[in-house]
Order: sequence, then C-alpha cells, then structure tokens
Amino acid sequence: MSVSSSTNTWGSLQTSSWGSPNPLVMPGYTSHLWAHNSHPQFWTKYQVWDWLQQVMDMHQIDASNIAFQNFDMDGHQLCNLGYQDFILIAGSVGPILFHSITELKLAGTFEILKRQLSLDFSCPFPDVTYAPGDMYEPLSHPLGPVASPTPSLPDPRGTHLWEFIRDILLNPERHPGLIKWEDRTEGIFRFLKSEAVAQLWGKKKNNSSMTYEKLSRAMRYYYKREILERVDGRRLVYKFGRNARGWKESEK
DNA sequence: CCTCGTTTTCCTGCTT
DNA sequence: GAAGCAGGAAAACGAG
Repeated sequence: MSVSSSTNTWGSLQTSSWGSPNPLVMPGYTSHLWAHNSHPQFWTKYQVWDWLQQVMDMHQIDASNIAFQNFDMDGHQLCNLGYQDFILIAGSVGPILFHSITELKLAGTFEILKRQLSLDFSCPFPDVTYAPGDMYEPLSHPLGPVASPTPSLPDPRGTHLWEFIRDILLNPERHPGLIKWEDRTEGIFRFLKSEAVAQLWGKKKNNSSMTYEKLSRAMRYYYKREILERVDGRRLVYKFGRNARGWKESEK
C-alpha cells in the first residue's frame, strides 16, 4: 500500500520513504535505505536526525546513548566530520555512525555520477536501483513468533490517555512496536506507529475516528499540567513529567 | 440537572 | 507536499 505505482524512480520516492513507519531492517541495510535518496551532503538537519534515529533503531541501540544536540548540523557539516569527530561526539556509537555515513556518501556519489552520465550504461544492470517493492513493501517482518498469546496480564490502571500510553510502555509485549522507550530512566519515549496507537486509543474509547492528530492535541494539554514535558526538536517524542506516576522502574 | 475535569473535534499557522 | 507541532476555541462526555 501507499507504494504508488511509481514510474519515477527518484523524485516520488524521496519523501515517502522517510516517514515510513519503523523500518526495522537488519544489518546490511545501510545503503538500502538511503542510497536512492540525495547525497547526504544535501540533507537538512531534520534528515540528519532522522538518519541518526534510524541507525540507532537498526542497531537496537538505546537513543539515550548519544546526544542528538551534538548533531545540530545539516548534511554538509555532517559529511565533513571525520572518524575522530564521530568518536568525539558520539562515543562508542561513533564508529557505527561513521561507517553508515561513509557508505551513504559513496552510494550518493555513485547515484549522482550515474545520473550525470545518465541514461547509458548499455548495461547489465539497467536503471533498476531497487525495485520499489524492495524497500517499500510493508516489511511485514514475522520477526517475533511472540510465543505466548498471553491471555491475561495485570491490566490497565486508569482510564486517562497518559495512563494508557504508560501501560503500553510497561507492557510492550501486548502491543509490540507501537511506542518505545527512548530513555527509560528519564521517562522519554517515542511513538513508532502513531496512527496505530491512535486507533488503539480510539478502540478503548469506542471511537473509531480517533487519529494521531487528535490524540496529540490531548497530549499537548498535558504539558501545562506537567504530566508530560516537552522534548524539543524530535518528532513523536515525549517525556513524562513530575505529575505522571507509575512509570518509573522503581515505583512500579 | 449542574459542575468540573478531561478529551475530542476543528482550525490556523508554523516547522521539519 | 506530507506529517508533526502549537495552542485557541468550543463541544462532548463521564463522574460525582
């Protein structure tokens, strides 16, 4: 779905791939995800952060291991960083990031060259960079047989939205891949499938027309009441505030 | 029935 | 352009 029978290999794919939900892809991925995009050189700061996020996801590294603020830069600046720079600003994750960006620079350069020399390579590999299906298919990864249907679990405590969110975080096995902790001890979390969460919330409230748009408005009301705190810059990321109870490991 | 707190719906404008 | 984010305004809804 949403794969749009694209005839245009470059342009149309560009934007849609970014927001694509939760690309849980295994190693070997790197060139895959971004190769078709512009050279990292041309990324905006937003794209840089998206890249960071995805690399962390793919390696299943907790996002609290790096400071996103240290990557307050656009693609041009990013490309100018050397190996040591990455170590400096990202510590042990540095090498992984360096490796990823190096691959992407190469891939990007290759694509540019290819476009310039355009058209002919009278070639064994025509202009098929990647079949659309390659990366846009739902990736319905049957990853987790998730052995147990787990019929009964503790069960929700409270009827409020923030409690609903908290309980998903506390019992991820119930709804895998919807929301994930970004920093467990700080109470920072991120929506992976925003619309799916909204659907689930709507289901609970017997409201089939719930959307993330509306759910997020309710979330924003929590800022004033300090049930949530703002997390700037990063989309779909929230943080529990002092008036949110029951999410800490200690106070379970 | 009324009040109050919370959420829903809709909207305009801004950002990524 | 699409998807999120910010909040204002007003209506809806459930609890008490």
